Amino acid sequence: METLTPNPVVNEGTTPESAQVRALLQLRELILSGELAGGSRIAELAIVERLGVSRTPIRAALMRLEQEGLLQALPNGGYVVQTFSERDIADAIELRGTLEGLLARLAAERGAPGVVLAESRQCLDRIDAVLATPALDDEGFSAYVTLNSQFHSLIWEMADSPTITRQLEKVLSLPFASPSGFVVVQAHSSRARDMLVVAQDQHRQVLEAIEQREGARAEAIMREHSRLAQRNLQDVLNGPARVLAPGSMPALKLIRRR
Amino acid sequence: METLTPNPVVNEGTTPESAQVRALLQLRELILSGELAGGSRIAELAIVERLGVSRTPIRAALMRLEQEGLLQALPNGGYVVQTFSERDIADAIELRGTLEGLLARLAAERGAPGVVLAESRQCLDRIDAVLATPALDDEGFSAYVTLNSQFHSLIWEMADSPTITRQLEKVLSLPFASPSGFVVVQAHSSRARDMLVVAQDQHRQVLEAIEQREGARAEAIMREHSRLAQRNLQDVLNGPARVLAPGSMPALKLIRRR
DNA sequence: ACGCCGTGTTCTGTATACATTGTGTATCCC
DNA sequence: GGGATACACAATGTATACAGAACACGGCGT
Repeated sequence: METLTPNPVVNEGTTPESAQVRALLQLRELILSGELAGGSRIAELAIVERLGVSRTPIRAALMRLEQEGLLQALPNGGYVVQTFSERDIADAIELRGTLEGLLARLAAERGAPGVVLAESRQCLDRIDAVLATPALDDEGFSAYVTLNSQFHSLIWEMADSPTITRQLEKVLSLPFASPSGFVVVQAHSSRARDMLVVAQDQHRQVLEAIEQREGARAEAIMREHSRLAQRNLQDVLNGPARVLAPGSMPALKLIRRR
Repeated sequence: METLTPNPVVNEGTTPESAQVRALLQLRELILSGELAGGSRIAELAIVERLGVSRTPIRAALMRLEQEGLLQALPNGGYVVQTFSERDIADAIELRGTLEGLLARLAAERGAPGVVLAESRQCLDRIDAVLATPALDDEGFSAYVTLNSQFHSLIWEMADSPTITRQLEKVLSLPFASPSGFVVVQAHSSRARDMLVVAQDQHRQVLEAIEQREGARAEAIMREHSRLAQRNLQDVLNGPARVLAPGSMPALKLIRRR
């Protein structure tokens, strides 16, 4: 509006990203940060003004966010920011556990390639190393989260089922369902490290089950593993309004309290 | 191009649909019918010429088809028509069974409202009525497919979990995974009716399990129920090139044989 | 003859103008 | 005074023009 010239696009700011990815990332950030409140209606033009890109990439970003489940499409055009009940989140975690359980079972039944098994053991060894310290600092927790994600990805890889992995990734686009979603929130809780120790034991057991080709066991452990996230969720929601690191659990604002 | 006038849009042909829906439907039909061969690259302009609508709705349709899994996005723009291995389809069915099992378990654990239970029983009674005939005609099979879909939807409703149902619907967008996907193919097989009888028995059992609040049983039955589809798939693929009704199993052409 | 570089074409990404539809409000009639 | 209708505005759906990038083809050089 202020420029009729074809918009130089001098790599605005620090984002080298090539366009509609920017819109997607910024929009998601806007929603997760609560700046676009849950339940509020989203108009394309408003976002155009806000992000400074034209409607086309924004339409694409909105479509993707609807697919991710953060937005809900209105029947006659437009979107509203989705809100989530406590049960919705519990279901999302249950769903994640079920799918990962399925993948673990398939990995066990089909047999995982030795290379990936070795890599998984190595990954678990690294987690052990991180947990060796009696008191974990932020850096330790951060390292755990990274390695945890790695291990889960390795499980998916072992099942060798692109179809199911794809669906799982769609589930994980919901900000709550992630394998280490609520870990960071609990970082400064006294029981935090112990919970990670329990999780790591389940990691060991599920890997052993897969190696032993015990499909049912692998599935059961993986499901139970997801219940740790459920417990963390409960702690976060039922506990007193605790001090949260500013960006640690952003989507918390999308939870609609009864 | 041939018209500089604003395109009269005199309700072209017999499609009252309001636009990009047309593009989506036609494109999906083009892919499923094999007219756009699996593995071939899709260019927007080609589709523009073919469907006679502009690039904007076509881009939207392509995005949706990619989300559905029928198309795969190329790194530098463009799409290719996805092809599916026999294992991909088996995984999709397994995934469907797992998710429906999860929903059945949740329905049992949480308790389904009496109204829906009654409606489900009524639905099963109707299926019984359809199966009462010793020899089923096409109309009978068609009625079964409809009622079968209804019953499955009722199970989903009982679980009362929008999050999980939503994901399941995404899985079902793959043409193979549908609850009665391969039923019609087997319509003229001699064992066809018997298989429906078995399926119907599983319907009864899963409903009973839900009513009795037996979550694990409901889940197990629903999973096993999905294996009927697996068997039908095997029959279709391994059997001799059998006579298929022209439009019965269109997506068969997307299966890549080894 | 083979490889590399330059140019041309064709694609996607982006912006924007136009059409259409739905909604909200104001006015008029009952 | 209340309700219904009509008009106006705004937002989405659609079409298209423009720019940038990637790929392919051909020519030139080694």
